Amino acid sequence: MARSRSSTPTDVELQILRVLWELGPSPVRVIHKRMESQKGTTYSTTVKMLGVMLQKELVRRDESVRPHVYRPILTRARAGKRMIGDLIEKVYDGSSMSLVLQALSKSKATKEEIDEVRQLLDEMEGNEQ
Amino acid sequence: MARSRSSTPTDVELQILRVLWELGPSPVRVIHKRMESQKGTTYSTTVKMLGVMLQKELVRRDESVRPHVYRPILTRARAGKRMIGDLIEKVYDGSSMSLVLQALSKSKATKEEIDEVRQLLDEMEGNEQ
DNA sequence: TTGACATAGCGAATTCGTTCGCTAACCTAG
DNA sequence: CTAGGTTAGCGAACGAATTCGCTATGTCAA
Repeated sequence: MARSRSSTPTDVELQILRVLWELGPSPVRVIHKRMESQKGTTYSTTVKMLGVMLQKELVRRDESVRPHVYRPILTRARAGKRMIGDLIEKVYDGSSMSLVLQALSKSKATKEEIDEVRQLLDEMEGNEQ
Repeated sequence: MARSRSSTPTDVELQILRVLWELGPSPVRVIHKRMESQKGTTYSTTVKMLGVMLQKELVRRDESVRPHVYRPILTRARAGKRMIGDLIEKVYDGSSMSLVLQALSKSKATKEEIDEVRQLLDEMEGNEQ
């Protein structure tokens, strides 16, 4: 048990995690409602996937209550970081700035967001040697 | 034939594309050398993958010369864009700036690169309503 | 208590990506 | 021309992710 500490979540796993990130701890029934409307899969499938994710320690579950309640262990930020890292490695050969530029160029940002990025850049420059 | 115009390249496909992006048009033998040192797979596997990628129109090949020469159809920029879009969709629910901030925070950038980003931000602001 | 419905779990089937062995086609030095 | 090495391709096998049917288990209203 407890597989794949390092590898990134699969598609369906991510889809379920997204539900959990948005709704917080939830019982299968609720998670399933989303999955059903998004992909038309059965309740059975959702239960199974949650079981798999439990194995992989992507989620935890509270069995003390009766419809068991699942909560994400992997946070959105952590998942994002890992996947971005992967992407940078796999297509930009390690250059994270290439990815940033690419992502920015396809982004529709508000003034506030742009300023936020500027601020981050200033901080980075400060810590530069 | 000609599958998956929209879906993103698989891992091995990406690995091969990276070789092609770096070396430019190459014969199997050369591509294979890289694959072999990176993952120890056989020549046969490389040929097969290239065949698959030909089918999917990820690469084109020149059969007029004898060791056939493969060249990428999908560019690095295009692949990156597609995969970033996917990632933004799958983990950030569509918010590209979340990804930019995340990527920046894990990035070690030079002053030049930071300035480049600043410049892009200025342009974006210009086109803003 | 028990019948009826909700919840959980198992094992098999399917699909997709990846791998390779083996054969076929090709090329070139002698 | 032909043997020996190189290059191309096919089909089978394998593993991982996803799906579901069916069974088992739990809950609760009557």
